[in-house]
Amino acid sequence: MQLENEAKTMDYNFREIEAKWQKYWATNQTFRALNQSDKPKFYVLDMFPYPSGAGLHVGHPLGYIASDIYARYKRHKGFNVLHPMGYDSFGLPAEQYAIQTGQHPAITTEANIKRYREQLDQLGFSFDWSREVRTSDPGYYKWTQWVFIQLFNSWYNKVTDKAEPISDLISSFERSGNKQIEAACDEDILEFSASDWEQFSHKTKQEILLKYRLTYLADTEVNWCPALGTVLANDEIVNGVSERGGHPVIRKKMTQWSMRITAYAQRLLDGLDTIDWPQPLKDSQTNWIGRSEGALVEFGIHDSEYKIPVFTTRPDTIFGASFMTLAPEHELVRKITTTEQKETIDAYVEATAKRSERDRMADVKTISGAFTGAYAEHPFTKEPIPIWIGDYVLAGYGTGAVMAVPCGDQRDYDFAKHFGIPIPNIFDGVDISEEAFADKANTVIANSDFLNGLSFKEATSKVIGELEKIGQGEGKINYRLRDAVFSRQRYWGEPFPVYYVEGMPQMIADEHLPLELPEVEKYLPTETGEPPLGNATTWAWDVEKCLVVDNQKIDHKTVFPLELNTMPGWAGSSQYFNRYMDSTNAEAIYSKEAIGYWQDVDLYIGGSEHATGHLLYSRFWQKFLFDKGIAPKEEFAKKLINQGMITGTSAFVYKDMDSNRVYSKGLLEGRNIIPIHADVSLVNSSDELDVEAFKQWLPEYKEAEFVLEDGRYIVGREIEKMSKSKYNVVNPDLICEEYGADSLRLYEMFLGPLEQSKPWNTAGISGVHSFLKKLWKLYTSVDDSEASAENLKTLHKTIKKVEEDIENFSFNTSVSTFMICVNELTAQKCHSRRILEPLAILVSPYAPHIAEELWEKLGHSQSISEAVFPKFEEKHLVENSKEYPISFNGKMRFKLELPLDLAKDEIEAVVMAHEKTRAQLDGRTPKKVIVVPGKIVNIVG
RNA sequence: GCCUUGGUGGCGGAAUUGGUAGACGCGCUGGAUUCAAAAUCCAGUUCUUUCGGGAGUGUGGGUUCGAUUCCCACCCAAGGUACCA
Repeated sequence: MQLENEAKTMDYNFREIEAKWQKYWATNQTFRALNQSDKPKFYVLDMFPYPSGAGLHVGHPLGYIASDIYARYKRHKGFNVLHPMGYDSFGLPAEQYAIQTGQHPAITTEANIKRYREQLDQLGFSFDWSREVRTSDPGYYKWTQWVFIQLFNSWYNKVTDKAEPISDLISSFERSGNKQIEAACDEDILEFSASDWEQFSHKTKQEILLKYRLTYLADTEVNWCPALGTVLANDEIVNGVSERGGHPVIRKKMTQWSMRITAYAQRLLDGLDTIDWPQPLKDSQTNWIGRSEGALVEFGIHDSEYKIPVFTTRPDTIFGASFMTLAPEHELVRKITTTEQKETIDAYVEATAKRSERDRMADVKTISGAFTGAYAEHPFTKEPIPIWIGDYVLAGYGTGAVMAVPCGDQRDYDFAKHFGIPIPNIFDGVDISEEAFADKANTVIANSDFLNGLSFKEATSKVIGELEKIGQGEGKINYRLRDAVFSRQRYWGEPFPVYYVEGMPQMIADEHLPLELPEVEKYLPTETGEPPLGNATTWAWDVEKCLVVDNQKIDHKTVFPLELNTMPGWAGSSQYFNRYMDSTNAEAIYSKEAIGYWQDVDLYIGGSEHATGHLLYSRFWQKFLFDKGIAPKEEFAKKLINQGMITGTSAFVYKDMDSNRVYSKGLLEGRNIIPIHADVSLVNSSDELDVEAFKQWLPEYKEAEFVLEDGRYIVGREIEKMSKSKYNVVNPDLICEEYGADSLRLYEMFLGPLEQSKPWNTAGISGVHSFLKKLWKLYTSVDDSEASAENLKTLHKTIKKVEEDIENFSFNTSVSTFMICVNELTAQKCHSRRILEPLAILVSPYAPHIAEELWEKLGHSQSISEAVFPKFEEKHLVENSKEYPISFNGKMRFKLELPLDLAKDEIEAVVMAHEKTRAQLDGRTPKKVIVVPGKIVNIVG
């Protein structure tokens, strides 16, 4: 290998070239972006990675390559481009590694980051590394804590529809109590006057304010994972078990920090119309927020002062309500159940509490419930309505109670049928003997007193009016979205800047941030079940010294305990895109000038799996920061692209169950075999297994007999998600070593459309690699000769296509275009600098190393990165003749070269006179001849 | 179930507003070069055929002079979601 390279110095030596330019870019800080420029700004952002111990596989860089192409293209187009990168470096794997080995997560994280950086550098990305952020860096999480404090000190005013300072709310309370306040807040707030407020104790005031703050402490029913000793968010649970680790999860009440994201539900919905994000992603956010319009109806209970509020989307069907169902967890269940029914109800409640979410989910067919013995009173007919409980009603949605209208809702219908509850029909001319009638559009109400004859819409507004009159209801919009639990019982996360006085949370003043993570002996929860920070011995706040001090000094006078929870994974990623604008600023989250200049992200590329997590929380924080005047834009990213997943091609060997033989793929018939994953690196591109290497890799097969076909062992292939456990992971390092980063970049783009998921198959990489070699060869002798018309045509059609492709994120077709271009120029024996210079610039976003080298060879001393993108000129593509496809009944039968200035009837005359036309027609007379000049001729008949 | 995306050669995929289906690449076949190999280059490669053609973009209909593209119904695959009142 070494000898060959030396012998052929003129060859494309990618190893040397790529190392050279990576060094050049680093030394010259080629991609450093300044926060001011005469050029227009453009911000290209990638989702920053969690630096895992496994390093990058070929699936990771897909989005990074695409964004890098776009960033480099925009530099050629004269933009001041911000293209930063960093690490989402808090997270569970490092913590679990710490639990196992005792090694501090910071050390593991540092080592992983180092490896990631090497791999990223190797791929030639044009990141501005001077702006790197790490969420676990105190200099960074200082500002995560700071945003948290801002949220704590804010409430949501529904009148102005924005977040406002909590101090304004306090002034209102002092002036006139809370009667006129319309806030996004807890539901259980009692009314109080100004004088009430004045008389409340300090602690009571604090308790009331917590119900208004945008981040607040509350007892929440949470998903507790005993194995991890932590609470999980809904989106961290997959199939009822923890996403990481697969441990069981149970429901439990805990005091937790929550984020009042529900205050922003409507704005998060409305904002979707203003951003250019993929429709499926918008749809999933819309569904997640889950807006539904309806009414809140209050039902009285017979012989009781309790009332049951119910949310319904069909208030028009209120006269069809024949029973009511409460969630088994509903707080009124205990209070209203009659003595006769107590045993039944208790048994049912206990049974559902035992059932995991997973059971309840898997078992949708079984209808279950129990009668409480109590009756509600219909608001209009005053008739008694039996109150049932059933696990099809969820405690967490609406009010945890439904007004059951069996004729109009299939679940209510099934429940009524099962328990023999009457099903009154309130629809005109509809048969409900088989199933419920839920078609709103065709609803005509009957048997409903003042609603008779009305449509869904008319009846709804009428009944809401009547409910308001009698004070038993109102129109209401309900959201499925819940407030986000923000506490985690973990070590490796941001500490809350919070200490407790009389059990009430107090914020540490901004100037003492960051509150740094304390050292702990063990990273597990404490023996008393407290979070890992409970193991810290120096974790108390001295309000006089403004310092973290020894726990033994806690006296609840000047030294107080600190919060033991840490923030969740999404805390650090919810504002990182803004921090890049001014990432080293120690005085502010970012300067007004920096964010005033960069404004927002112009292009964000990342995976669709973050649709309802990171991307929703980030939009929420951004809207909050916008309300506070800290961010100038209400949406942080104008355009977003989801890159598809790269799947791996797994390889299988087939073990015979009945013997110690392993059969090649073609020999399986009639045998009882089990497929075993083989590491894909042991298989060549012809699916042939290196048997000796396999035996070494899996020693248990050392003695096995491998039965070959035609002297080879052929593996089976299957497309699966790329994953370490399936041994189908392809490491980019090996490909860089063998073919170079430029080849890898081109190949990842060449695989197919960016947004679709596609299989990885290393076999095809030789194609793009030989393209680069051909490109290289084209520059071996460059001269100053005039470019021929043919040369210019090739170049300009390439410019046009590549420019269109990049603008449309269709990177795969650009690679084909380059191949065609180089093939044509090679055939044309083109040596002209006038062609080859612009071509180098065109290629440079895709294959930057070779482009820099060729640029230098062409005699330039500056980097190609800011060379002006070639201008497309239509004149080089003008043709004066066209090879017309001549089709018969829509099928192309032959082609005919004709001048483009020929008129319609002239074309027809020439075509009809042609001998092939006569042969095709075979004596028939055509019914019709369609001529589209410049396009096609179609003869019908 | 619902929402979303997709279905085109042996494979990845291309086809701008309806106008030459299969660009480009892989693989395969044959050839050149070579002592041989690698590398490189040339030719061919949707299926079928009586070599004139004929059929063909998941299936079945429809609109049109003309449909991979538009409309209707259905099938399959991937991803998301989950009893949301």
